[in-house]
Amino acid sequence: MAHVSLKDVATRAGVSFQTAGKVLNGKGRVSAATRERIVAAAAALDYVPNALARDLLSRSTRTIGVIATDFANDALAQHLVGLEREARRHGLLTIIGSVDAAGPDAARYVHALIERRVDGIVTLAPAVEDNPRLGELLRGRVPTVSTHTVAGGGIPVVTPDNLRSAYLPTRHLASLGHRRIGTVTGLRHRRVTHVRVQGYRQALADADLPFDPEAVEEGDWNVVEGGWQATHRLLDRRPDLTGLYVHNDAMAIGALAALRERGRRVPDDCAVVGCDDLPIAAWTTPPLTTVRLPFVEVGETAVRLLLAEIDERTPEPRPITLPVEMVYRASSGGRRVDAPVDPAPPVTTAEAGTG
Amino acid sequence: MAHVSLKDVATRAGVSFQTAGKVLNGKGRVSAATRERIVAAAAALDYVPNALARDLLSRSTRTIGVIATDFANDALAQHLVGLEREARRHGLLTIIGSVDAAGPDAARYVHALIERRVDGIVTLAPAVEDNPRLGELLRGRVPTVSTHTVAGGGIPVVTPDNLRSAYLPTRHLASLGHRRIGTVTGLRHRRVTHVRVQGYRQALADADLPFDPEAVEEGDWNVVEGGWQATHRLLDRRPDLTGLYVHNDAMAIGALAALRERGRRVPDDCAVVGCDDLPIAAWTTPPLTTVRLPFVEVGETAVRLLLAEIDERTPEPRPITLPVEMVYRASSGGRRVDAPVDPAPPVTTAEAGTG
DNA sequence: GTACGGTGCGCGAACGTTCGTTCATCAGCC
DNA sequence: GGCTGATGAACGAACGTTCGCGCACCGTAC
Repeated sequence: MAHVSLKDVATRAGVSFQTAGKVLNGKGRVSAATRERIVAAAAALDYVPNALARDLLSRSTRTIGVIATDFANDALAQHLVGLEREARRHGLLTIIGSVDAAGPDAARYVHALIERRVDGIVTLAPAVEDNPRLGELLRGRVPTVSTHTVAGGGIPVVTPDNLRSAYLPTRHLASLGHRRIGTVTGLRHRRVTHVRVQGYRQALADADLPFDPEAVEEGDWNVVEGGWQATHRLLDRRPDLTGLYVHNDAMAIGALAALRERGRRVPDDCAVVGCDDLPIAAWTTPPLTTVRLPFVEVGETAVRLLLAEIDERTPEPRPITLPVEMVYRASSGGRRVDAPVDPAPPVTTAEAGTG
Repeated sequence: MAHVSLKDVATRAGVSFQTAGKVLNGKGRVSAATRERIVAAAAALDYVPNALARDLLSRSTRTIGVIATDFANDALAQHLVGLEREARRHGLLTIIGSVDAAGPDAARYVHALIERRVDGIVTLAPAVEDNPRLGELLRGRVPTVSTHTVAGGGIPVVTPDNLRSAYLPTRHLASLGHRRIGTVTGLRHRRVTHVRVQGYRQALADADLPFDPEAVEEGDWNVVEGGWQATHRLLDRRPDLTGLYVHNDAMAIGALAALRERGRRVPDDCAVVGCDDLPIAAWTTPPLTTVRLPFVEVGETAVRLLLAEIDERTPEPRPITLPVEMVYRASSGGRRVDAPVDPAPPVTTAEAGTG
C-alpha cells in the first residue's frame, strides 16, 4: 500500500516529474506520444495524487470541520446529513468531532482542525451558547458558521425560525378554541427555549389569552422521560389545561404517555402539539400534530454561508432563520378551524428566530 | 487569518527556523534563553503547526475516513458516535462522507480519501454487500474495516451477533408458550436478514416448532410504514399468529399499529418483540420487548480493528460479532418463563453472526 | 598553548506537489 | 545559412515541516 508519486510515474515514462504532473493535470503542452506514455505509467502504477502536497502549496484543503455534541441526536444527525451533502456538492470533505460541552477536548479538537488547515468550521453544538471558550477559540482564526448563537457573538448563525415554531402551534391550539394552553419547554438555559416561550406568549396575546407562568414547565428534552415528567408536574399544578405545546417530539411522546396515565384522552380532553416532525411523530397514538423544522436545510445553508465567508463575500451579519411548517395530525384534532398562515412573520423582534 | 509558519516565528526570535522547530517540538538541545524567546514569539504570533507539512514527511495523517449511507439512520448514527469517540481517543481525526448505494460519487469519495492519504477507512454502508465496486476500490489499497460483509471478501467485518438477535427473541416467545410465531424481516437482499431468519428457524427447531414459510414477511425497515404494511400482509395470510419477531424497532412500531387496527391486543392476543432497543422502544404502547444491539460498540471495535490492520498486526481473519441482549418489556408479556441465557452461542455455522 | 569533549545552533535535504522560466530542437522564411 | 517563432520538455523554486549532520564556540585538562 505504499503510495506512488509523480516521480515514480515519471521515471517509468522516462520524463521529468514536472512533465508527468502537467499531463496528469491536463495542463501545459505535451506531445501526444509522451502524454500517452505518462498516462499509461500512471495507470499501471495506480498513481493517486497526494492532496497533502497540493494543499500545502495552494493553502487550501477544501475540507471543513464540524464540531458537534452528539451525532445520535435526531436534529443534529439531520443537520449533519444536509451539511455533508452540501459540502460534497461543492467538492469539500467533512471532518467531524464530538465534544463534551466544556471539556478540554473541545480546545484540542479545534486545534487539530486548525493544524489540518481546514478551510472553515461549522458548529452543531448547543454548548457554544454558554461556553465562551469555544467562541474565543474560533473567532478571527477560522471562518465559522454556527447553528447556535455563539457566546460573544461575531459568528454567523443559521437556525430554524424558532419564534414561529412556537407561535404557529400555539395559535393553532387557540384557533381550535382552547383557552388554557400550557407548554413543556426545552432546557431553560438554551436560547431557543426563550425564543419559543416568546413565540408562545405572542400567540396567546394575539388570541387575547392571558399568559400564565404556571402553565410553563421545563423538561429535559434529550429524553422522552423528560417530557413525561414535566407533563406530570405541569398537570399537577394546572389540571385544567386543554392544550399543550411541547418543545420537541421526543418529549411530546412522553407527554402523551403522561396524559394517558392520567386518563385524559388526546385530543378530546387535551390537545397536544409537538415540534421537530420526527419520523415517528406520524405513528404515535394518536398521531402527533407537530412543527416541521428544516434540519437538513439548516445544515445545507450553514455550508453555503461558510463558503461565502471563506471567499470573503459579505459574511451575513444578522442571523438567518429558515421557515418552519405546521404538520396537522390527530393529536390536536386536525386542522379544523386553523387560520390561514400569513406569509410574513407575525412578529419581529431583535430576538426573533435566533436560538 | 493568514497562517504563521516556523519561519515567521524564527525571524521574530532571531534564530533559524529549524531551531524554532526543535524548541516547539521539545526536541534537541537549546539554551534556556533562546528557547524562551522562541516560545514567546510563537505565542505572540499565535503559531499553529501545519499538519499538512508534517504529514507529508511522516507519511501518516492520523486520519480515518468513514463511508456511510445515511447518518440520520438510527443504527448508523450510533455506530458513528462510537467510531468517532474511539478514533479521537487514539488521536485520530474522522472524515465522513455519505454515498448513495452504487452512485458514481462513491468512487469519487473513496478517491478523495486516498488523495488525502487517510490511514484507513471504515464503511458503515450496507451497500457494500451488493455493490462489488466499492470492495474493489478498497481492497489492497487502504486498510479497511466494514460493519457489513463486503462483496468479494478480504475485508475484516464487525457486527452485532445477528444470529442471536433473532434466536433469543424467538426462543423467548416460544418459552412463553407461543406456538405460532411469525417474523417481519428486513430487506431480503441484506445479509443480516438471512442470518436472522436462520436464527429464527433455529430457535423454532430447538422448541420443536415447525417452520412455516408463510409466517415470514419482508418489510421495508427504513420506515415505520414498512413494518405496518408487512404485518398486515402477514396477518392476512396467518391471522392466527400469537407471537411476532420484528427485525427492527421502527418496523415493530408499525406492527403495533397494525395489530391495534385489527383489534388484536398486545401482548394478550399477540406478543411482539422488536430489535435495536431504540430510545423510544420503552415508550411505545405497550412498551416494546426488544433486543439491544451494541451499535456504539460496533463503531468502537471497528476503529480498534482498523488500527490493528494499519499497524499490520494480525488483521482479524474471521468476522467479529459482538454480544446482544434481550430487553424485556410489556409487549411480550415480560420475562415470565424465559429460560436462562446460556453463555455459549446456541448454534455455530459458517454464516453465524455475520451480516 | 594545544588537544579535547560538550553545548548551542545553523544548514542541507527530503516529503510530493505546482508554477514559472529556461532551454533545446526544429520548421519556416528571407 | 542565419534569424525568428513555435513547440516540447526539463529545470529551479517554493509550500512548511522533520531529521541528521556539521561547525563554531566555550571551558577544562594536560
